[in-house]
Amino acid sequence: MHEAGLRMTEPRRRVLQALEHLGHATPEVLVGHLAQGSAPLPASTVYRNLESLAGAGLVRHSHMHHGAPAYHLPTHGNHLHLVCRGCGDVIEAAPELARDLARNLRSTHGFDADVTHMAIDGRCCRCSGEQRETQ
Amino acid sequence: MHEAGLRMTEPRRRVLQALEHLGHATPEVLVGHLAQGSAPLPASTVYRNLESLAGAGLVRHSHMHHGAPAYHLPTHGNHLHLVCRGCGDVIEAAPELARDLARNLRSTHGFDADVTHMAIDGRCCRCSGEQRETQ
DNA sequence: TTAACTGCAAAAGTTTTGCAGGTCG
DNA sequence: CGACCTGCAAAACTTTTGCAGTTAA
Repeated sequence: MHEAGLRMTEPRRRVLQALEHLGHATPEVLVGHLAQGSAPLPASTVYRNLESLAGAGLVRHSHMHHGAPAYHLPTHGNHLHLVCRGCGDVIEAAPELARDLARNLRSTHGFDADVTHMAIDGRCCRCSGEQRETQ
Repeated sequence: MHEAGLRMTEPRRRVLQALEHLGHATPEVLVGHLAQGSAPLPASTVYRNLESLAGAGLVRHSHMHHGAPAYHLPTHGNHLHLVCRGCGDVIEAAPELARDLARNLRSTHGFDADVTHMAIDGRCCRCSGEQRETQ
């Protein structure tokens, strides 16, 4: 931890704890989560800690929904995120399913893709049979 | 156009025109773009038009960068967006490169993916040789 | 001891909403 | 004429920044 020049403080611990508990969460969700309890954290502390922890590689983020990125612990495991635009559910899928895509992108564009960083939009099995909406 | 119960108005025309000209743009960019000129559009009008036009299927959006979605015309053509986190460049790639991914997701999760809706994060050929940053 | 960190408050930026008036069809 | 739209202003949010005081190492 302090190999990166970071101190272990109580607010920091609580941010990491919240991420461990939630799996992944947007800054907004974390702020809401940590504003409660006997020692509420101000939003600025949450944002600053996400930034410093991300800089040290102690948290990562991926883009799951429309707005802000979702943060998670590195231990949370790599997977693809499938976001259903019918029900909003997030399904976690094995990254191997995107192996061909990554290989294609590398060979055709020389692009080194991080496929676990983004969410794949679509319709889950429960919603794909239903009516068609414009997201 | 008015099959969807929409009227053709001057602000609406200018939003579509701007999208045609820009290819794809975030609301923020559009607001900035349309706030200029002899008949500046207020932000609220731009946002409301993006919403109504998207509802009618006359504009679409995809998630290219961290924040807001990028809007574009349906005629703008389907492609994958490769976003380099080194230089920020957006590369357009053929959607067929993701065919295997889509098939995998359907067979393993019953998930009907829209692979042109999201951006694929990674490093372009020019940046992948260089130093490693935390995005 | 001191550089890093926190809490608070204020600022900045984006998106939404209310409302009175204008206009397309 | 009537429903849809617009412009303006204000509100609601999310995120950033400044600063003085606190604390981990």
